[in-house]
Amino acid sequence: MIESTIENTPARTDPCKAAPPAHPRPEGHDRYTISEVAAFTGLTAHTLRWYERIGLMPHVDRSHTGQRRFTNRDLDWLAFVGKLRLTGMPVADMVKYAEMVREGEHTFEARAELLQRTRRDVLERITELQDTLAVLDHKIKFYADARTASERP
Amino acid sequence: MIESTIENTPARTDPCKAAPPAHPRPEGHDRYTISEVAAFTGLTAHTLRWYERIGLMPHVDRSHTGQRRFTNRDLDWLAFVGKLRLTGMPVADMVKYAEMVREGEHTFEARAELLQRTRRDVLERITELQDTLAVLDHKIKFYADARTASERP
DNA sequence: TAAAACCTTGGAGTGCACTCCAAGCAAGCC
DNA sequence: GGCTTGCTTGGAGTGCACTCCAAGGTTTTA
Repeated sequence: MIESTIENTPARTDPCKAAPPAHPRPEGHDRYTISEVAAFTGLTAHTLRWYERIGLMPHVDRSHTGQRRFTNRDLDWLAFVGKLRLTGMPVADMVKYAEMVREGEHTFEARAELLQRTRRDVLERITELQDTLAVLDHKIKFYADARTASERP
Repeated sequence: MIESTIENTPARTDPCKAAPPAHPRPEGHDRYTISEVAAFTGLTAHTLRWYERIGLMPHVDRSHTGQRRFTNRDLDWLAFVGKLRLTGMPVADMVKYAEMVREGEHTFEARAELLQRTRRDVLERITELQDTLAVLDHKIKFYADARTASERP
């Protein structure tokens, strides 16, 4: 087990899919201000502070005057949280996951279960969306046909 | 154009995907009470009244004493609204669509545009979810590997 | 016919996920 | 040094999509 308490995130070796709005992480020296992180993640500074307040962040480092200094590890975590957010997972569940991460390796099984449940939800949602796509296509075709009919009466 | 102001909905010829929790529409004589509709659609009676108040329903019929009597056409419309809801479309946009439907055929083009925009959103969301699925699978595999390693030290 | 279950309304309340505010320090620039 | 911009906090406010309430009329069941 080479992993620390905070998990490794895939090291982002697969950027083949279009990058989200604002994620060009600079090769900075690992201490980002809150507004930099806001720019990288697309979240607002407000939301980042709120995430920390509710326990969704793993203890963010501070400068000697008390300002937040986020690390690349924090950005990885936020990227993962962003993925979970896309699944529609409630924030409360993400907090539960974050707590389990803080608690250490004995929560591996529970974490895996949570992710497997989430995985099922995602598959279900994809199916629903594909169904919806079929309905939309049907309706769109109806409107297209209506237009053709009125053009060539 | 054989369509009335309210569009036809596909007649549901493709129930191959698992039916949602409670949609077994009975061969009733086309006048359902609000609680029957609630049972068929999975929405609450509260929500159905609210939908009507905000203009998301095409004028629901009433009994001689003023109680709502929904038709099969209403159920079709609600099924379509349910699909739109799955896409994450805001209720305000659905109301806009409903208004266009009420306004008649001259809104065909605008309706088609709205649906095409929605279609693009759905495709995008499906892609996002598939991305997310990859991340989840990676994490789940990590936990599975961790378990195997501890079983066979 | 009487009780139980269901329906009506406008308006108020809920839960979620942010989003903003005020007052006061902190940091970068001329 | 002084100015502007940025960061800090707890707590209050916002927007969305419902969700519920009270008081009363209606329909069904026994």
